[in-house]
Amino acid sequence: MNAKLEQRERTYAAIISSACKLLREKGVAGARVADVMGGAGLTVGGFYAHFASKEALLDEALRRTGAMMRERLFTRIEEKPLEARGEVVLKRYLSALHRDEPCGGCSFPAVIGEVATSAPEHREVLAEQVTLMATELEAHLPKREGPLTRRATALAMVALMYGGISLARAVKAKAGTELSDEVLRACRAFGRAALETHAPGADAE
Amino acid sequence: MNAKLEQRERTYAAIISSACKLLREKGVAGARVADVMGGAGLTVGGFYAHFASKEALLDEALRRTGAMMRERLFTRIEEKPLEARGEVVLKRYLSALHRDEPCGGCSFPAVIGEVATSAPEHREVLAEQVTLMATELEAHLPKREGPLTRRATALAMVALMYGGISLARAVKAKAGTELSDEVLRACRAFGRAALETHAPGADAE
DNA sequence: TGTACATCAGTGAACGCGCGTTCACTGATGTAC
DNA sequence: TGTACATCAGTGAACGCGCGTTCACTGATGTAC
Repeated sequence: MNAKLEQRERTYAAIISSACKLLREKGVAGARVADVMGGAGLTVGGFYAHFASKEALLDEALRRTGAMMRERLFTRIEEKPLEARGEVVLKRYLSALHRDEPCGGCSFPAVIGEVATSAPEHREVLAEQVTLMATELEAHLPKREGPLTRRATALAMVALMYGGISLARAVKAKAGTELSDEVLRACRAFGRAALETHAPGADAE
Repeated sequence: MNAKLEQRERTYAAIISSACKLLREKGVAGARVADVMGGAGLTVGGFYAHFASKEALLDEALRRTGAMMRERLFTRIEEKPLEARGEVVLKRYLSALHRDEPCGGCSFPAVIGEVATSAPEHREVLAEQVTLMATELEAHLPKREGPLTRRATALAMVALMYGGISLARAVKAKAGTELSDEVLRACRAFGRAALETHAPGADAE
């Protein structure tokens, strides 16, 4: 049974890999089962020998892409001084490269909106991945006074990063990327500014 | 022809209004033509007497909801001192109320992800609405030194606000809203912190 | 004013297409003896 | 080692359902004379 089992594992890996790509590029609805299988060099029918449903596949893809993104964001970050790490993460995430190549990047931009509006079945896994990213990020931020704790900073950075990339992608026209580039630059500068303050004041209004 | 024309206008308004609600609650794919018509007390067939296509309807809905949101964010904002207005906008947008009642709020959270992944046909209108919001917000921010211009601040705030609300909605579980509340608080504090800095330094990495 | 006809907003059924899922089948790999 | 049978990953067609769009029809409103 060895060759057969190995083949099965290779096929499973190919399906997941194709799903990760498509999920990040086209979102939950856009990652069609037939296309996923096509991307793995297979036909639709075989899918259900590997996964119980599209939902199960995409949950797994969310976990994998989450782990890959953490890897990408935090690789060798210990080499930077603690105070600089937040900025480094911002720059790694809010890059033109990441904007232009969604299929190798973060799945949040493609997925969060759908989970909030039309794909609540992925809510738990998504919340788990968001928490994992925030928790790892938190460990790379210096301690601070005031309402902006390390945890709060990490959560807000996730919101800003994913929001910035989605926005940059959504407004990127065929005509040019001016507005889109501006959004990326603005989010990096804004995030950096927040990271550099100390003990902000109380709420207004 | 008067009564007939008036009726027609009332119906048109009802369809648009229903579409605005559904678009913000369920996104582009989730705002189904039959549901929109149902929400207006009508049946599907009549739709095409008022709009050329679903796409045309949603473009119009994007414009209307954009205008409504600007109204909501900037109403009576001149009464606040210029330095406080950014914070006021953050608080108005990043509220639990706004999170919990999407149908009366901003359409960006429901739409931006889809436009980036699977509904590029709404890209122009969305970019236009984002620009309108950023431009109006810009006028309510104090001038600053460094890379964080008023324009940049406004664009990043849009990203943070829409990102924060989507994230808060996506992670809001039936079990409880702790994580979701935390996200909202974090984004407000983070935004406030950025608004309070002056002349941030240069890029890292 | 009244009557016959025209207009057209809205109805509800049907069409066409896409997509998730199922299923009978195939053929290569593995097992029993 | 060879032969007959079992397993099961993958195929490709079909099913069922949802959704955007079309269309023949209805009935209320408006116009002509």
